[in-house]
Formats: sequence, C-alpha cells, structure tokens
Amino acid sequence: MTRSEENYLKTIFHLGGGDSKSITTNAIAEQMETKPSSVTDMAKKLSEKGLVDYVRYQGVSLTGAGVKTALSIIRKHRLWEVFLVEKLDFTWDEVHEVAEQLEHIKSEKLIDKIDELLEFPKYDPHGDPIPTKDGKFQERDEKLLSEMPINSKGICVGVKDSSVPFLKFLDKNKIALGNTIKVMDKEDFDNSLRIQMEGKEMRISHQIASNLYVKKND
Amino acid sequence: MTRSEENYLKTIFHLGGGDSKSITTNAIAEQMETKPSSVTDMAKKLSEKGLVDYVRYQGVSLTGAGVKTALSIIRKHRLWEVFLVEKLDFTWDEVHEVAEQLEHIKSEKLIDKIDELLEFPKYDPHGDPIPTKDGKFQERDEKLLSEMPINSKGICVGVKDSSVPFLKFLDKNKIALGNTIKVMDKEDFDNSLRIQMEGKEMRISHQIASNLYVKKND
DNA sequence: AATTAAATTTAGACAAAACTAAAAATAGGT
DNA sequence: ACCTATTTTTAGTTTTGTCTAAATTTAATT
Ligand SMILES: [Mn+2]
Ligand SMILES: [Mn+2]
Ligand SMILES: [Mn+2]
Ligand SMILES: [Mn+2]
Repeated sequence: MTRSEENYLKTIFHLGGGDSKSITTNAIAEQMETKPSSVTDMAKKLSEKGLVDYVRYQGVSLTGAGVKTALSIIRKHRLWEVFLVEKLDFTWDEVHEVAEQLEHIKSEKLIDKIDELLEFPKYDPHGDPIPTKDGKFQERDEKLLSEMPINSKGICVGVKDSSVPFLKFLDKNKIALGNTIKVMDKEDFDNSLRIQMEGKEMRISHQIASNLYVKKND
Repeated sequence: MTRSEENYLKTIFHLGGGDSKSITTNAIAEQMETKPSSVTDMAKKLSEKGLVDYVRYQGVSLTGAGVKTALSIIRKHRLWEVFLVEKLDFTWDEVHEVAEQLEHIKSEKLIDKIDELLEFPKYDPHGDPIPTKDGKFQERDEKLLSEMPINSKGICVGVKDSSVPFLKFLDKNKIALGNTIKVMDKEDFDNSLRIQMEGKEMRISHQIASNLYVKKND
C-alpha cells in the first residue's frame, strides 16, 4: 500500500464513498488538488487491488477492504493529532499538516501504543471521532449550532471547517470545544446568533454558527 | 529533499563521508542494498544540489550542507528510537525499523518537542550519541570490550553491531547498557574473555566482545 | 431525436528512482 | 609499458504517479 493509494482511499471515504455511494473522479480530483485523469488512473489500480468498485464514467465507491484501510489511516491521523496536542503542546491548528505525514507510518504496534499512552481517546482535537482498532465509529448526537432552536443549550463538541484560519478565529474569540452554549436569539436578516458561551454573551455570524457542532443538552 | 536523497546522505555519513573522505559508489550500493549504477545517478543529483562533492570514478564526500542534513536525519532517527523505548515500551531490537520511517517526518517543531519530552537525551538505546540541534556530537571516551586490558573495569555503554539477533542475544544473556564490567582473564587460544558483569562471572566470545563498547573507569 | 456542454477517459509525455547490460576508466601485476 | 580484473559510468528500460491534450461518453436542452 503506497502513500498515494492511502491518500486516495482516505479522500474517497471522506467524500462518502464508504456507504457504497459512487464518488465522481472530478470530486476526488478537486478534493486532492490533482487532475481528473490522474484519478482515473488510480481508480483502475485500486480496483485491480479490490479496494474500490469502479465503473467507467460512473465513479468509485469503497469495497469492504477499502473501507477498512481508509478507517485505519483515519484512525492513525486522529490519534497522532491527539498525541501532538496532549503530549507535545501543539495547538489544534498546527496538528493536521504533521498528522498527514504521520498517518502513513507503518507499524501496528506503534499506533496501538500511542492509543494506550493517550488512554484510548474517542475524539480528536477537532471533535472528530476516532475509529476503534476494529474499524468502529462512535457517532455522537450532535448538530450544527446554526440549527439549534432559540433557548436551547448545549456543549461545543466539534468543528465542521477545520481550516487554520477558522481555528485561529475561534481561539481569538475564546470559543473552545467543551464550552457551554445557550442560544439567546436569532437575527432573521443575516441569520446571525446572539448566544451565551460559558455565560458570556456574544454575537456570532451564520458562517461561524454553521461550522460549529454542538451536543444538545438532553 | 526526498526520502531517497536523505537516505543516501545518511549512508554516506555513516561510511565516513563527513570527513571529506571519498566514499566509493560500490560501498554505498552495498550498504544500501542497491546497485552501483543507481548510486551514480544519485551522486550526480546530490552534487547538483551542493550536498556532496562528486568526482567521476573517485567517489563522493559530503559538503558542509550535506553533513548538516545528514546529522539532522540521524538526530531524528535516534531521538525517535529513545521515544519508542522510553515512552512506548518498545525493546531496543524493535526500534530501528520504525525509526527508519519516522526520521523522514518533516517538522522542526515536532522533533524539538520530542527532544524536550525526553529531557534532551544524549544517547540512543544502542548507546549512539544524539547530535544536538546545531549538529554537534557528544563523543564519549569508549573502547571495545575486546580491547580492554585484564583487570580493568568499566561500564557497558554501547553496541557496535545493532542487528536484531545480536541485541536479542544480549537480552537473553542479561547483558545490558549500564552494566558494570570487569575483565578477569583472556584466553589466548580463541580470544574469549572471562568477565564479571554486575558481579556475576561469565565467559564471552571474541565476536561478542568486539561488538560491545565499554567506558573505562578512569 | 439531434445538438451541445460538461464530465470522464485515453493516449502520450515526463520526472523520480530504480534496474540490466554494455562501455569506459582505473588500478594491480607482470 | 601493457594486459587484465575490477570498479564505475553510460545508455536504455521499468514502475509509479503525475500531467496535457485529444477523444469519448454522458446528460441536459431543444
Ligand atoms: Mn486532520
Ligand atoms: Mn482532526
Ligand atoms: Mn537505528
Ligand atoms: Mn540506534
């Protein structure tokens, strides 16, 4: 399994190709910042290896083996992100780039020991669930802050957009995972929200609210 | 800097090419288990980049920049080995293979933080010195056990051969770095030694004695 | 059903890193 | 100084992963 093959499988999974949904070569190319013709080549190769189902002009979806491989890469990526934050004091906007490299290290013992050292975390620094060794996901009942009704309360548990600028913006505005949130009011005009975060009142644009995951209280 | 280029620089350094000594393509090829013609190709490329001095039919030696790069890879390799042993309970015969991968991770912050987490170790699990961030080596006054005079005492500080079979042999015979050693007697016939290790008497073949580094007690 | 725009694949090329086989240079021995 | 064995390089090929440009298929519109 080459690094490139692993990256393709991971991307296809993230685009939903794990649910036997067909993902177009264009979508994959755009996500990976490469050309559709390169994706076609790789689709053939992965199909040969039994990792994807590929029908010409129709797109690809992951086979069982493909899902399993994708999940193992994602597991490694997220565990390394936790490691970097918890053990080496990286900030949550710094970890992704390094994890993109570390996720390709081949040693089952290594990642299992990292998992143990971290005491088997369930979520990564961005609130994304970490698949277990046998490829199970712990889904969480969460919704976007923008979809919470007025007067509802919850806890901030994840980000949808985990780009560096967004994460830095959240830091600057003291918005962190684990914070309590109460929706006070919605502005019809621009869909902005008035909320209480950790008791402190603030105004939040729709852009922000639609990229924050909240776990609703009861 | 590609992974392959880094491996070549590291190998040339280990073969002595850091002291402006010329290393032959054959020697490099043998060490890397590749073909001399492949080494020639890479010699040209590294020469183009100013990392080695290459004279056709004469071999290569590292430039200043080449030494600096090689040392940074070796530093990473050895720090990761310490990490694996100290933080993840790997044995000293398991670490090299994984470190061969980890040494190529590109993040200055990562390796500096690992260094800090380990409290700036000076030697790796095999007793090899870890270069500092600015490329300095802490050499140690050590000699091979086979060269110690009768009745001299010392401490076991490193292995010359760090192959898996040798390391496992040492484990099995309770020979570990840090152990005290006293040379009792030498057998002229086969150059074997009678020694005391941690007070316990044992017999050691020349093969073993010539692959163990000892720091002599003044 | 025919036309056309968009998506996708094919064909051909390229760079990196390796290999094999042939050619060239070096070094040792007479 | 010449011959020869060894070392080293060159030339040409392969594999992986990418690209561009051209051809093909699909899907949408009339
Ligand atoms: Mn990430
Ligand atoms: Mn993440
Ligand atoms: Mn090693
Ligand atoms: Mn070592």
